[in-house]
Amino acid sequence: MHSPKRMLFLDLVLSLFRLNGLLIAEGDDMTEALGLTSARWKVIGVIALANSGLTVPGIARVLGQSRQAVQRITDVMVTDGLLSYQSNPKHKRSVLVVLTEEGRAAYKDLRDVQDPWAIQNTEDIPIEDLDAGLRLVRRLIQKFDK
Amino acid sequence: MHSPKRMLFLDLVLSLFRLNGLLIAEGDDMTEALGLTSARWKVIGVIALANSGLTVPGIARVLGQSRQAVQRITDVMVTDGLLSYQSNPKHKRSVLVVLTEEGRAAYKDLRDVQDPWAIQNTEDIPIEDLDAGLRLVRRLIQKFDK
DNA sequence: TGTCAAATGACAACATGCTGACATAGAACA
DNA sequence: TGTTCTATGTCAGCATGTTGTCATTTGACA
Repeated sequence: MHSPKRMLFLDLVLSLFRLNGLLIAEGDDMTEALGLTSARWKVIGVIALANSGLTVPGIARVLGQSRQAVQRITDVMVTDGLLSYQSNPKHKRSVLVVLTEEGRAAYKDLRDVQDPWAIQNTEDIPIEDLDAGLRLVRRLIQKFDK
Repeated sequence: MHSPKRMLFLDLVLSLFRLNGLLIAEGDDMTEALGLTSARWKVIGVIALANSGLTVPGIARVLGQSRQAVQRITDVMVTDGLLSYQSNPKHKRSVLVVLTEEGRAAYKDLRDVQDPWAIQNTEDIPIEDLDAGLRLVRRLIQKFDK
């Protein structure tokens, strides 16, 4: 029973794996000169977009990763001066992660390379296609994120 | 300049990272009972779908990964009896990777859990949406795969 | 044919992710 | 209040991926 829908879906999944790898490589290349890596700009991006303070497990929940993985990255970024830990009035142990001055500068640099990259790579793609793709991806995320 | 297209694209990229993680987790859960992992069924799938023999760097090219990463996986899978190396008439050093009887059985088991999974998770998604999504993903892959 | 660039195997170092386990802080509730 | 479940920090082990390096084999080409 080679349902075309099933084949299509499996093909989509394999292609998503491939695209994921390519996007990470793109991101790493793009931010290499900034001293960032994909793992780091993911964290910087989440913090920069959050108005209020975020804890390490909070960042992990946004990214859909384990808190331990995020903790390791943030520890190194604090050592490197991009982030700092701020005492959390709501929790004695779980501190808030905030951008330092250097971290905010890194986010600005990130935007400066990321925005042209995004614009350039969507030049020939209709916005409706992007929108439909995002909706499909979100639908699948919701299906698997339990 | 907050071009909506740019925001849409960056949102799509972050969502793809998230979906990628969820799909790998799904795959690992699904194949846990079979003694497989995501890295392994990717390799098995590529070999099973290739009619002719594939070398390690050949598998890596299909998956878009480094040959070293694939080599490590295949070495372990040979030890575990899922794969075997076969002398390559076209190359003195670069052997062909083939499925053993056990490997073919694993592929069958894989299909037995993967197919219902694929069918179930696309029940409520129109085939046109899947097709459009796959075309978008392929378009992006082509853009970044240089 | 001879030479040289590309492909491959092998090994090492490292980054990034996961899970498990354990102790402690916070939150919910009888 | 006291108890119990959940969330969090921390440490450890492991899987999977990357890049770099070096020697060897292929293959292209002057």
